[in-house]
Amino acid sequence: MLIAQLARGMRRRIEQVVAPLGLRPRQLLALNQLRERGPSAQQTLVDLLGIDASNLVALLNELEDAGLIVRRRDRTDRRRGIIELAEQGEQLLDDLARALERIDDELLSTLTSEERATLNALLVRAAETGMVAGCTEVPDEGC
Amino acid sequence: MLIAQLARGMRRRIEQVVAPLGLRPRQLLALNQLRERGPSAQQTLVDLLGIDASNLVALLNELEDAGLIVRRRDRTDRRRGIIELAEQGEQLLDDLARALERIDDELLSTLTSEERATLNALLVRAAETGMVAGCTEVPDEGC
DNA sequence: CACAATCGCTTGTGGAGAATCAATGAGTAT
DNA sequence: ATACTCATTGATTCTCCACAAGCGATTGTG
Repeated sequence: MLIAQLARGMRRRIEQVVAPLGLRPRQLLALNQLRERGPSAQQTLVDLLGIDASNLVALLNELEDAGLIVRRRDRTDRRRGIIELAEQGEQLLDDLARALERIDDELLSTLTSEERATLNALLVRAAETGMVAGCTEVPDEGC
Repeated sequence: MLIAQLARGMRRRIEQVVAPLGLRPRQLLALNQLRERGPSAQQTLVDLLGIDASNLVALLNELEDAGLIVRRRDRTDRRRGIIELAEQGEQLLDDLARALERIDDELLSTLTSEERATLNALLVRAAETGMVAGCTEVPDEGC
């Protein structure tokens, strides 16, 4: 409940930073996943982001047009699309990281650095269990 | 950044619980604000929720039809609408609190009760500063 | 090898929710 | 009397999401 409200404020702030780049938060999330997990199959991203496959296509199209990602094809199974972070994409993420850090500084200014660290750690664990719990509606997936 | 992702999962879960009641998350947020701040002017809610006035009208219409709020008129300035939580609304919030608690239990199952307490405290403080920081774009408001 | 079934991506479509904007009516302030 | 505020309506637009149908590539079976 609290998180919902906090998230709303967060979204607004993030959009302010991301919008000038012509990116939507969604796409930023995708790029982030790519950096963390390396080149990934397209369907992996579908599961990861929890969006429809058809929707992901449009999303990737824009990222590709912007030169932030590269679409490849799996040599061993050419049905599969492999999405890779382009150099330009990595650089953009680095730049963005700094901007987002400033937002964090602003929002969490009343917290000590120690408090911030524990907050972050707790959120990580909550997010992990949250991802798993969110899959109860689709029991056929591995999750 | 993390919060954005976590929030996404949260929204999905919350909607699952709230939807059966015919309520959208937005409206729940409005009811919550009403409980915390007592009867409020309609424009106050506009600022608080950060949505357009015209949108708020439709939102309140549904809440009023459902008997969850009561629309009054400020005696000293009859342009102003005063929104009040109806008894039925309070009861619904109580019921909902229990349901949301179950979600929290699920999502935060890997956290000890102590960790949960600190997490909550930290989020409260972050949300407070976040609300203030979110108003930089509208400097004319009191905030 | 040939055929059918399947998989992964793509395209197109339609609907729900929400944001934005202009205009109106009632009320207040100067 | 005029200008301004608040709530409301209406129209328009946009994003997001889910479903159906398609095409190419791959796998399994006879």
